[in-house]
Amino acid sequence: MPKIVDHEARRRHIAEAVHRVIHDKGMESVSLRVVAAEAGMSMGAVQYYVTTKDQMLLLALERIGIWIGERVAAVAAHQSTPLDVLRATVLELLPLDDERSYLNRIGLAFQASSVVSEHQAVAMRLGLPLLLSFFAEQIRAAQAAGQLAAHLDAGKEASILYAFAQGVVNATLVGHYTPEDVAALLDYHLARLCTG
Amino acid sequence: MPKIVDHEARRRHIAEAVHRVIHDKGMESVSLRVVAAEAGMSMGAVQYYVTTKDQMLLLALERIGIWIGERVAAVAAHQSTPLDVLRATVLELLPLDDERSYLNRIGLAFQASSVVSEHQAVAMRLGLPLLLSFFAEQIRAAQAAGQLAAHLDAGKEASILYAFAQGVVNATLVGHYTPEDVAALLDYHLARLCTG
DNA sequence: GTTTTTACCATGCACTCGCATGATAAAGTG
DNA sequence: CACTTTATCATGCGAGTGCATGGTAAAAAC
Repeated sequence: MPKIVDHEARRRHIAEAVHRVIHDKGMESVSLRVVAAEAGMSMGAVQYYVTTKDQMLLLALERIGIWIGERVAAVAAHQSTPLDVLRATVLELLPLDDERSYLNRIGLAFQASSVVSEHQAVAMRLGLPLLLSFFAEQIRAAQAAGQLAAHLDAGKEASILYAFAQGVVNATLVGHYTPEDVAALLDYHLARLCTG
Repeated sequence: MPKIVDHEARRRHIAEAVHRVIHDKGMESVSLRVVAAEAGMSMGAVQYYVTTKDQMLLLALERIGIWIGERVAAVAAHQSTPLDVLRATVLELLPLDDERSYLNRIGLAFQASSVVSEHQAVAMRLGLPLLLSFFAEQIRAAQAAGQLAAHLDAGKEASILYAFAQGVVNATLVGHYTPEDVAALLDYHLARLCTG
């Protein structure tokens, strides 16, 4: 068994175990032992791939970033117009069903955690611009296609759109908004961007 | 010394110690012992006012809600027009200086924590509508005064505005936006609501 | 076939955790 | 005065924490 192990797969496996623990019991319940048990491996095996708890959390955070990027890209690929891409990708970031709630619970936990951990803050600062510039680009494309008002500041609109998505997460997870409420809010906002 | 103790003051004192611990070392560093040390009292004394850790966190969360409410009310009182009130109160919620960053760090930690703790989720669900309805009311007043476009849906605009404020917090605390960036974003968004 | 490397495991250590308990001193009450 | 109540404290307990270490079996290298 040794030597012929896919390290990348192992790391992903550990990261996903961290995700499940965070989702089920919160960030404070994450420990090397608990994660090892969740991953179905011994604590020593986990330590072989990740020497410290900080590294483990960082791994899980990076993996979440990758995952979100993949999901957004996948959804974007199935749309035809820039505005459709924009709407679909923002919806993909919102906690509208179990899977997206799962992602958002973990993301929210890391948002709080990254404020206190410099390593995680760095990862956040690296990932954020990718999504923001993607949004801005789609907005510009939609403007070029005449789907969005030409006078909009694409960069600012992207920031506002992303902030809206993030800001609605907790209220929804906590039960204040229904998924329908959130989707209606997004459409209300997008509609305003069209009329100019 | 016993008997003539102001319970409310003690509770506030403990809650503020919790706030400082969350701000400095994060939610995961909160423990009865650490909070007691931060509050300058023995662990037993803390336990007298708050029997369990959950209760302690809940106390700190409720206190934050009260604090935010007070700050918003105080700022609102010094404005003349509804639109000024709206702008000033949203700015009050953003991490634009040390004191407001302090508040937002703690708030963000509780947003993540409340997803996993039902007690905290209840507190969140109780506090949220207060702010949202306040915003909606100010928007309607601004519309009546001709400061905001009449066709706006006050409820939805309030939700979007608050979501924007919440959503921008992490990115700012992590250093992606400067305070000036955030203020500019808000003004950009508010300006759009005026022109109709 | 010996040696080295890789992947993994069990265990130990010093420490912290939440929580419960029993003692104690000060203040009000009869 | 005795006596109850209030506020506080020190301490103990079992469990869990991050991390380090030494050992081990299997595969690869020579």
